[in-house]
Amino acid sequence: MAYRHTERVQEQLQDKRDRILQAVRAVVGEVGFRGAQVATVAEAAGVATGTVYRHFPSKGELFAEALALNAGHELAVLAAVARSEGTAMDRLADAVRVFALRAVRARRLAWAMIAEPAEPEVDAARLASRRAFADVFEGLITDGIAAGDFPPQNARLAAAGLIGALTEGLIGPLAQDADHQPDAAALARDVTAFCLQAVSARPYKES
Amino acid sequence: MAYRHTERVQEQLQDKRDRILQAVRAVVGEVGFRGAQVATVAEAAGVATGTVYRHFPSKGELFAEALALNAGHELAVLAAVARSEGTAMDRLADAVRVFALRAVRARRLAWAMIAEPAEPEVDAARLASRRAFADVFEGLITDGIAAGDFPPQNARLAAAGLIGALTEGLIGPLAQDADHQPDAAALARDVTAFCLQAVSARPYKES
DNA sequence: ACATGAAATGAATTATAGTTCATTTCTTTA
DNA sequence: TAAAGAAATGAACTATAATTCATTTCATGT
Repeated sequence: MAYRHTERVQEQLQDKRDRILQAVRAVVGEVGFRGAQVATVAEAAGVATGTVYRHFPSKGELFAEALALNAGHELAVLAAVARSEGTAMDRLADAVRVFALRAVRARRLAWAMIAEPAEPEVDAARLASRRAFADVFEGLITDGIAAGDFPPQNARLAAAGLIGALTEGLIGPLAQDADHQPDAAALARDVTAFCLQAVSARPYKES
Repeated sequence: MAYRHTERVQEQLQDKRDRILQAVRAVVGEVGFRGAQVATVAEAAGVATGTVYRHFPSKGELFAEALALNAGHELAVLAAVARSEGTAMDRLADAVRVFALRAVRARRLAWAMIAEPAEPEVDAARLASRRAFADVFEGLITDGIAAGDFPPQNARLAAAGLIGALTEGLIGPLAQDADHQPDAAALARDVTAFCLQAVSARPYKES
C-alpha cells in the first residue's frame, strides 16, 4: 500500500469541482449557453478540457448542475422574502421586486438560467427550478386570495404569468435593447407595478 | 440560343421555394428548431437536400424567412383585431384572446416562433416580429390610457409583460405539462383575464 | 429530335464541438 | 527518495449536421 486519498486531496478535488461549476456560471453569464463550450469553461476554470470529464460525465450534466446550483441559491433568497412578515400583497411585492432587481443586475445570466434553451439535461433542470419559482409565487397568490387581498383567480396560471412578465420585461429580447431604460431601479419598479396589478386588480368583465 | 426562362419555369421555381418554406413550418411545428435539420426539411418538401441551397443561401436565412412569413401572417390577424371597432379595453381583450387561442392551437409551433432560440438570423427575425407584436399591444394600451380605460403606466413595458405572460402561461415549459388544463378555451380565458387585470384600472383593494 | 443551358440531385466534404485515452504530473507512504 | 496509485493533460478521435459540387435530369427553341 503506497497511496490513499487524504483529506487534503479530497478538498482539492472538491475545490476543482467547484471551480469548474463557478466557471460555467461565469462563462454562461458572459456568452450564454449558446457560446459556452467545454473547452472555454475548462480554460476559465484553469484546468484542461479532459479534467472536466473527470468531474462530470458530460457537458449536459455539468451545465445542468451549474444551473441547479445557481437556481437553488436564487430560490432560497426568494423563499426567504416570501416567508417574511407582512400581508400577502406586501410579500408578493417584495418577492417580485427582489426577483426583478437581481435579474437586471445580471441579465445575461438570468436569461440563460430562466429561458435560454440548451442541452436536454439543462432544460430538465430548468423546468424543475422554474416550477419551484412558480410555486413560491403561487403560494403567495393563494395566500392573498385567502386573505381577501386578491380576487379569486387561477393562481397557478397567474404565477406562470408573473414569471413570464418578469422574464420578458426584464431580461428577454425586448429588454436587451435597453436604450430607453438604463435605470435598473426604475425598470424594476415598473415591472413590479405591472405584476401586482395583474394579480390584485378586480376581475375584468366584458361589457 | 436554345433556352430561356419561361413563365412556367418561374412558377415552378416559386412553387418549390414556397414548398420548402411550408416544409420548414411543418417540421418546426413538429419538432421545433432544435430538431429541424435541413435534410429533414428537404424530405418534407419532397426535394433533395442540395435543392434547398439553390433557393436559400443558408439554413439560418431559410429558417429566418420561414419565421418572418409566419409571424407576418399572425401579425396581420392581430393587427386586424386591434383595428376593429370598440373601446381600447375591448380591443385589447379581443387581441389577447385571439393571440391565446391561436397559440394554444399550435403550441409547438408557437413556442418555436416566439421563444425557442435558434440560429442568429432566426433570432434577429424573431426580435423584429416580436417587436411588431409588442407594438400592437402597446398601441392598444396607449389608446386605453388616453381614453381613461387604463391607468397611466409604462405602456412599452406592459406590452412586453403581456407577451411574456401569454408565452409563459400558454406555451412555455410550465404549460407543456398541461395535465390539469387540457381545455384550451378555459386556458385562453384565464390567461386573458390575467392580462386584462394587469393593465386595467380597477384596483381590487385600496392599499 | 437534338443541342443547350438551367435546375435538381445526393454522396462526399467540411466544420464544429463533445468526448476519449495514452501519457505526464502529482501525492502519498514505506 | 523511490515506488505506486490517482489525477491532470490536451492532442486525437468521433459524431453530427451544414454545405458543396460533379453528375444527372429536365425545359426550351430550332
